[in-house]
Amino acid sequence: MAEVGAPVTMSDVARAAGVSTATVSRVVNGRYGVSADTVAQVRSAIERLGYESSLVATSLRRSRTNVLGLVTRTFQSYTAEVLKGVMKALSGSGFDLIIYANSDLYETYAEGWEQRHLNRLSGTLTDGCIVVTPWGEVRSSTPVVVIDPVRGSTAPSVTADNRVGATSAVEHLLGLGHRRIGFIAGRSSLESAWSREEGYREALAAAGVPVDPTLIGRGDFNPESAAPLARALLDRPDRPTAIFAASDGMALKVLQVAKELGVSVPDDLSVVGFDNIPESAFAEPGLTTVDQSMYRLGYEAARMLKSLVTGEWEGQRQMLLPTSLVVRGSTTPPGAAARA
Amino acid sequence: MAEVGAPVTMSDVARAAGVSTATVSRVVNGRYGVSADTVAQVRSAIERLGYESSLVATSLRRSRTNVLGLVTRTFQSYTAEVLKGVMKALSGSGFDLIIYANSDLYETYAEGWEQRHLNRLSGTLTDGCIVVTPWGEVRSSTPVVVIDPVRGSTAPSVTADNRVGATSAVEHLLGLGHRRIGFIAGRSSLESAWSREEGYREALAAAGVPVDPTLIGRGDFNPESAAPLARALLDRPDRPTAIFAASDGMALKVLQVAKELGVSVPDDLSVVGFDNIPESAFAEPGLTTVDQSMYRLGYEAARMLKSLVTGEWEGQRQMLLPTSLVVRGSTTPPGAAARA
DNA sequence: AACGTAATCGATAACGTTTGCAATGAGAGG
DNA sequence: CCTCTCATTGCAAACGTTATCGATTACGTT
Repeated sequence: MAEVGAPVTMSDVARAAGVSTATVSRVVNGRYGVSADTVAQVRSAIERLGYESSLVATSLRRSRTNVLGLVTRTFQSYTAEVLKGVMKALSGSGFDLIIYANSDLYETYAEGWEQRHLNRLSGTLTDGCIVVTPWGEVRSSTPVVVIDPVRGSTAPSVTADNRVGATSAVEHLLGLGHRRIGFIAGRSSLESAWSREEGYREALAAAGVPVDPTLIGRGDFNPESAAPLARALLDRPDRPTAIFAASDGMALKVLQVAKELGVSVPDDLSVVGFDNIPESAFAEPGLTTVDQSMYRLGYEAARMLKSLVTGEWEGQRQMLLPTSLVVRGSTTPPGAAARA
Repeated sequence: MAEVGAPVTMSDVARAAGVSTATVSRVVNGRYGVSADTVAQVRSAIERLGYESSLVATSLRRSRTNVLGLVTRTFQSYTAEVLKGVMKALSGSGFDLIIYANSDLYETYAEGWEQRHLNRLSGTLTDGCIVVTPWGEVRSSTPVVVIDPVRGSTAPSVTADNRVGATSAVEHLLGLGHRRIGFIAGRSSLESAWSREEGYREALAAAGVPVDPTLIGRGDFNPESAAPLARALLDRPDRPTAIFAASDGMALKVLQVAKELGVSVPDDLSVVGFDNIPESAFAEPGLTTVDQSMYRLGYEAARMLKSLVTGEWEGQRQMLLPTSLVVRGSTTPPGAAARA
């Protein structure tokens, strides 16, 4: 693993093979119009010197690079799942992947990060980009597919069916007998947050249970934002018998706050989350939650982007993926403690 | 999220501001020698047009880019942990991160992938690279830090203390009373595989237990490689009472094979792994394993690379990080079933 | 008024690659 | 022997940026 002097360039190869860089380029890219002799010469020089074309220079010159980009703000566990799906979709397609992460934005909540990341890449480095959980609108000179877009976005996107997922969660609670069900909402700029709230309201409406606005807390998907909201809900004399949080991160925070306040879960309070992150299975008690397959989201986003780039996409440009309810120990019929 | 015509370049800004690209460049990079008026002009044009400098062009021209690279073959759950550590170390340092993944290599076991990835990036795109679990030697014109290097490598690297970790695992089994302890080794080209095997042998030697070569199976860290080896060990009339696998992936495969063969874990067989991947806690029974903090590995690798790039590194160039034993349900004294 | 000096800015040559175009040469057909 | 064609190759201009160097201007000094 020696650190050697300077990278070997195309002109090094050209000099060694006694031809021009133009010819080397033709050989590297398998273009027609080079004699077999010359090809052999160049090939051998490339082999001997260990030459590999520079992604940077190629990108600058060419319009197509066969590299797709992905921009993300953080590397949560769900990001890895998305990446697995993306790589699966790209595997064998000839497209490579570049992930760009800005160190200044990490752990900092800054508006407009997607656009800045995107600009850095989409000069010419990538043929298109996937944006994971953006906070705002984004423009780009190349195709972009958004995972979990902002509300009202018309950009190509892949999202879980958050409305139906939330409905199933609330129906689960209603089925257990709960009637006073609190809700902790997510960052309101995101489509997913809205849809989950809609699902909550619709499920209640369908069951004939009136929506009590004072039972709704406005978080932003950041777990910390849920703490004061949970405290407020649990401090009330007429506190809810169940709380549905719009993300697992926030739901886990609710569990923690409940423990601090001496409220027992699930006996005194049922809790449901959304996402099914790995931590939820570890929680004590296990968190009942709505599973959205991030792997699938990544897979479909990459598939869409790939054909958007090659211009052969024909399906829906806004994709909705199914969810499923995962029931664990954090939910039980209300008043379990009283009856015990 | 509109897809607009062409990316806005520096000359667009120059034209809009009525200056040359040289001046725009000076303003962008905060160089001395531009009048306050001009700076304001240019700034406003940049703002108006939404200009952001192209990473590609900058990289091609400049020697330093303030971007570090990371190359990986797969996105396992441990990769995400490494990434978290890397981002933490880079946060606020002014260095951005680019991760490069080749779709052709994904899920395919090809020699030399690290070198190919590295060449693509290190033309000029990055100031240095982290390589995760390489399969061979690597050369580069910029600094490289290796996580889990090949045996005998002298390159800067960060590794868990695999020898001591393996020793603690085997000592745990010995302490429970096991004497016939099988071992499933990892890919022999990797330093980590060797060290874990050394730890296994040393722990046995220290306890005065002779090493039985027929109890050692040669895997390659790929879970599938462990299946026939586990079957061979468990089919013997004098089968071991415990198996120590050099990775959790292989250990989980041992659990699966045992179940297929009707061998009960931990009653008929104790199993220990290495890595502590999230899945191990979910397994039934929970897998006893040696925890190596991939977060910490990523963090330290990034810290080292950063100062290698700026030329201010002074510590050891080969770093060894501590491990810790995590005891779960997959280990118990031998003969538990007989006594029950 | 003439000159020197410093501040500001623009033209231009790179960085490594691809590509249109022209040049060269060989072989074929007359 | 001359032309025409075609295959093979090199030249040079891009791509968007930065660094060097020289040109222009403004200002203070004598």
